[in-house]
Amino acid sequence: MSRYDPSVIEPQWQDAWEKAGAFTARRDPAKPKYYVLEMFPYPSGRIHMGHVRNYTMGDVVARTKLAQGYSVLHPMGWDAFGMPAENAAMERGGHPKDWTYGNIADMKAQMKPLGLSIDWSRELATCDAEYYGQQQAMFIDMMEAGLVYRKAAVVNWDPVDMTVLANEQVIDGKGWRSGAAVERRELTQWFFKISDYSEELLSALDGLTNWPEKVRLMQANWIGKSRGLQFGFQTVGAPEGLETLEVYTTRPDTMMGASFAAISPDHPLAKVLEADPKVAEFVALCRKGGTSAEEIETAEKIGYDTGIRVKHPLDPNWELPVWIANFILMDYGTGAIFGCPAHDQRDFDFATKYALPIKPVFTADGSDAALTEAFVPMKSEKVHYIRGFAGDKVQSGDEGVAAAIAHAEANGYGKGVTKFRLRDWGVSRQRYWGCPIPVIHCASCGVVPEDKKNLPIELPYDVTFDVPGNPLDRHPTWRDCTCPKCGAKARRETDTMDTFVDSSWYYARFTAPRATTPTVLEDAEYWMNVDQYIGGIEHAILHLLYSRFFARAMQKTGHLPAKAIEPFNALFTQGMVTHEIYKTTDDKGRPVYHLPEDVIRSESGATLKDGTAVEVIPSAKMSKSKKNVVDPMNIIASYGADTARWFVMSDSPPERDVEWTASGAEAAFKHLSRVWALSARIGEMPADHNGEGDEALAKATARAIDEVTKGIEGFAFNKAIAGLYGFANTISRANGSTGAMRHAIRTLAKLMSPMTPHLAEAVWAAQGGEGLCTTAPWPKADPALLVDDTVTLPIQINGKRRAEISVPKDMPTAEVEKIALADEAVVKFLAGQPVKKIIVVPGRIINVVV
RNA sequence: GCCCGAGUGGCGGAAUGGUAGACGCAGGGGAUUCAAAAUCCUCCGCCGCAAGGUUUGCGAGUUCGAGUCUCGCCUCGGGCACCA
Repeated sequence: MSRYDPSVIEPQWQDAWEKAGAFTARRDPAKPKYYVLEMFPYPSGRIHMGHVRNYTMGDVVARTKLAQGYSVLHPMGWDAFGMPAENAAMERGGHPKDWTYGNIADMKAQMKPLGLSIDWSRELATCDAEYYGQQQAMFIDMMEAGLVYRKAAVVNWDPVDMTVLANEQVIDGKGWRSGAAVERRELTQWFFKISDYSEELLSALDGLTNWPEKVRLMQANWIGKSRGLQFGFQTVGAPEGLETLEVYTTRPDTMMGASFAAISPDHPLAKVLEADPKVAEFVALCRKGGTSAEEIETAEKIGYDTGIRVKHPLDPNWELPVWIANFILMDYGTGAIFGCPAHDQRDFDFATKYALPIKPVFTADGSDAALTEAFVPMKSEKVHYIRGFAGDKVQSGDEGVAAAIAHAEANGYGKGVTKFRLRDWGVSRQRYWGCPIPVIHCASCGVVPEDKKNLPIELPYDVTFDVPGNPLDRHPTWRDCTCPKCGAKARRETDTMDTFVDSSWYYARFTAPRATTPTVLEDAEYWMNVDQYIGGIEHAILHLLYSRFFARAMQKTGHLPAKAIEPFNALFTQGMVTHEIYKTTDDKGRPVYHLPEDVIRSESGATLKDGTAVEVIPSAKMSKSKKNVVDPMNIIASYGADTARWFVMSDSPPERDVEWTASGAEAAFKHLSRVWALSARIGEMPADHNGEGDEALAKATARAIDEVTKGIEGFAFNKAIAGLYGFANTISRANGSTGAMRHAIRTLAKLMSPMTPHLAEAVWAAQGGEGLCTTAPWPKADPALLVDDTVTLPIQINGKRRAEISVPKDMPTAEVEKIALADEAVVKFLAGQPVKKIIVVPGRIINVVV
């Protein structure tokens, strides 16, 4: 054996795996199956450290399961539709399709050298017509199943470019290219009825015991089930047909603190009132800015008094003014509220601004003093009601709400209802590079699904991006078609689907990626569910919730078996890899981002290579749009894939964010070189060498097997690696017989193989291991070797560590106490004080209380 | 604004409510070398010569015992439905 040279061994072992077909997934009824999946990448063109971290984690799991005797499915694909391809076409010319497939080829070429145990025969890209054609078929099935509909919804509208903008393209309320003030505009759009499953998606979260608690909580809050009161205000002075104003409130117990009613600018009443130019002007003002929740909720609260009044349901002589307010969302509840400034901070701010009354309904102590801010205690907390009308004087908010609902139902002015915050999923995108919605608009038949035999509806290639807007809209012939129902001339839908649709079912497609139906039930039956799904925490809500919905929709339409209703048995959310962001501004004041490799960083700041000063924004999630990505190819070129893999797994716990730094790669390489040298040294030992260390080596081996196996299975890769460092050091210092040393280093190789598979193969082969290390069975620790005969017990006096004793592991408690109290140091510290209590935690600690 | 996390040496981090700082990096000292790199040995939270004291963002609390549990703050990060 010579020097450790990964550039020689890595390609060599990758070839060996390929020849052996080691990673081809096969349906084998004799074996248990294991499906491990990492969230597939967007083909930006370069892999970054986040990818390396993500795919190495999945690979460690996949390789361990393979060794443990499972039939493993570990596929890879490309989430290939989306805006960056169109942006590239606009910025640099070229075609989104060429750009995307070029990027896929580049990224695959960068991933291959990592030595991942991927079954590449199952590769797919969502922009393959083979894939999105099946998605169109499912869209049609979902239409027939009543899971798809059209309605008006607001979008960001750029009035200069005359185009719809994504939230990301709205910066400080302005269009990113035109710089024009963005408006909210209504458009008829396609929706999936995810709200049909609100209750089901919420209650099924309880069964996802192998998901992080955090993700389940985030999803539960997102779905947002609430119990409240819906009732109608009688209006005074409202236009005809609007005699009642329906409102929903989760705090009906605060009804006596009402000081106004407020409606959304998009509320039907507001629309009627828009006939008045002053109202129209105000509503137009409300529509300024983008559609994101952040923008709407942080915008200055503005209101307009309509002059209309409503009668308070508990007192017909009490009238409240009706305002139009920009912070009321039409999407939630009924789009109308009653404002109770005393117990809602937004209402408080609004009432303060417009001099509306602020009357507390309850207080902490029963006093009735003026408030300087809204009093919003936990609903579970007991408070004193001073303007209550139902239930007890002193009760919790929850009790107050329940009593108020009961009161309303008994007196017939309202009823308790359950509402969800979850809105239906708008999937229409007015863009080219996405899956065409397979629907036809016919003058006589209306909206008609395309005939399945015409699928896939492929994107036309001959499009241009020289003007803003959707190229499909202005394509001369693509839109023209015949109605599948009546045969008349008709027009194709030009909206494409949200890319979240593409990623909501790819896990199922991987079980039969070449099928001419979306899935094949026998394959789905065998491979589903995904046993371990791994991806970024940034997908905790949308992608994972949409996927859970899609699995249900696919089951309803016959594309998945019942067992796959929750598609991901276990979820691991890895932390993000973060990096600084480098920004400059172009001549129109718009931000331009720069790759770290194009920036020269110094203590004082940063510049481009031509000397232009660059603004440094603190470390944040690596993202293509911010260009704060790092190229791992440099590390692979210098140190090899095993070093890169070892390094990304070793330092940070996998669920935590890691800030990318260059230090550590060198150290990882040094350690792998040490293992290589150790193997060479053992290889040169004479066959008949005898040492005294065999028993200690056997114990260390058992402990390493135990520690590494537990580390990998518990997703604590950093701890598994700490154990491997320790084991390598132990072997290096051990004086065992040649046979024992060889056995130990073969075990080390096997235990390292999920992280550093190439080095492991080389060591395995050199030490006489049978066959490929990759397919050799995972070692088992002999339990008898894992227990020590004596234990060291620390002795605390009043909780402070003062001494320690060594005793046989199964010594009775009474005897341990006796030895502890007789200990010299303990006697000294006690100084004759009487012992009040002595606590012995067997095998752990002794605490003496005086 | 709303929802969710995280905070432990110079750094990355370890610790079923039971010896805080495993393992690694950086650093100090030494061996080897003509010299250096590499390698090996050794020390390494802070204060202190030592004995000892002190230490897990800040402040309270529960407990024989709290990094871990509870409450209140501070700081940083993620998500907010058209970024993927």
